[in-house]
Amino acid sequence: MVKVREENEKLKLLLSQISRDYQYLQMHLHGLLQNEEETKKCTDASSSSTARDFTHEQNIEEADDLVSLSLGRTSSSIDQPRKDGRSQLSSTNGKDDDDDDKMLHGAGLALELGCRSEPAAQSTDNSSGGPKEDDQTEIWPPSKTLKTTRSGEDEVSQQTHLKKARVSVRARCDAPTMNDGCQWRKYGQKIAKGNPCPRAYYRCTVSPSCPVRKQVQRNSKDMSILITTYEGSHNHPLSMSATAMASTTSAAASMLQSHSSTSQQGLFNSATAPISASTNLQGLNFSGTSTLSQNSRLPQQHFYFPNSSVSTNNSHPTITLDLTVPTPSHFGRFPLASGSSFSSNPRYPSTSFNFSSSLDHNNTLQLQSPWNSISHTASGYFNYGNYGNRINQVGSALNIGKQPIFQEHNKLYQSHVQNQNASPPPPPLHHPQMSTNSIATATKAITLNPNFQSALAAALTSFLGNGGTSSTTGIRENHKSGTIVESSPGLKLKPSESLTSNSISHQAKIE
DNA sequence: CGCATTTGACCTGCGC
DNA sequence: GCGCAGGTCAAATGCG
Repeated sequence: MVKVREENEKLKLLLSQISRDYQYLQMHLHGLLQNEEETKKCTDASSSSTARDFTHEQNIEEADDLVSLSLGRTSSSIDQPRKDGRSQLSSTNGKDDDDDDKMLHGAGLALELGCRSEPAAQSTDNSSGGPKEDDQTEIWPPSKTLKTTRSGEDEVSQQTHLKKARVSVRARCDAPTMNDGCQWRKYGQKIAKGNPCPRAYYRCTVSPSCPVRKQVQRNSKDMSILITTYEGSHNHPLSMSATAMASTTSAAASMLQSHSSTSQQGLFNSATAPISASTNLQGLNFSGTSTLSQNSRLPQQHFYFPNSSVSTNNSHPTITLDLTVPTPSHFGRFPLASGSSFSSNPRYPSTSFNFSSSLDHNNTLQLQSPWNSISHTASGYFNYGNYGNRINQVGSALNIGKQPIFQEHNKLYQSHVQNQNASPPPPPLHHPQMSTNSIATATKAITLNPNFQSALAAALTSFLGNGGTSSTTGIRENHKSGTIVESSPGLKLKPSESLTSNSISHQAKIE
């Protein structure tokens, strides 16, 4: 208990440090924006009204870009301003400069995971809002129409755009549908062109107003492959497994949204070349998608999805996550059938689609979904697991540790921890040339990288979210110093407090 | 009887 | 404007 308490304190220190870093960055951003506004005001005073409008237009564009980073469900901090009946995105009046500034300032706080467990986030008992208000707070589209339209038309427009962002998952599954932890009701079936297998349409039935849909279809060439396409974000609390799915798909969808917005502006440097339909980008690197970082002059953010591809056909930007392709171990992949089965719906005794937390061979935390790993070492990317930031879930409520594969992982982890305590972490096999110094430097860079902090926050939120349903979950982390920090159930964290993220799958890129 | 699924009809967007 | 394909609706049907 003493040891656990000490580790708990260390983790608390880490979190406080992260919070301080975040606050510092936020204040820095705020300061920059204030300076910018003062400059603008001076400029406005001496310039024509046309120039003033143009400047403000730019300002609003920045605000839109920030909002577009929102992951799925947003917090009340975003809903709140909308309760007065006006769209904060649509304001074009000069007097709303303050609002824009507030929004810019608060955008970081509003960037959260796809699901909240707080009752305030529910649409069913939302006295001030309603399904419509919830719906419009999903993935915010980057559409420029938001800047000039208001209220009702806004909602329709946003909904239309929301439906266009999709996340497709390919996985081998014998059952009619994968069990992703959510409850679905089939509402239609259609024979799609070019595929003899019918496409089934499902909608989420956890909440009557939930806009999430999914399509399930078998691969025409390989019937064992099930293609599940998710669309939208849940507006209700979800189970642990469903939260993981919602978070990851929302993250991917958000990246698609932000990608499209930035590429429109020519800021998505690696994607200024058009993304061809169904181009398989092994190790897809979403770079420069965060305009938050762009606006605040922070380093670009990179999102990594192994075995993923982006398709823009049918006006539906879709990110496809191929889980049928075996992945190198350093990607942190594990067999789909090896994880916990979240059979929340007895009607779907299907093959379990593992969105649980897990350990790969590097004992690296799998952020809930197989593709959502923060572990990657290829092409200059950094493996958090190998270089010191080791997040390990032990004894969670999911009974993960009961499985042989995890027991084996834990054994490996324990032995590895012992080795680490005795000596500095050895360089990974696939990076034999990396020296201890470079490891330390890279580790420092990672831990100082807000992306890592976001990923950590997302990981913690994923485990600690859902109103304490994961109270038995422990998170072990090997921080930059190489010491093991392990949280205990005694660590009290509210998902709504400071644990915010603009992506749960941020990938820091070490230049 | 209630709920989920099935399935044909209908709607909508897009390309020609 | 027309046809096609994707997507949705809702009455019919099935099941526990």
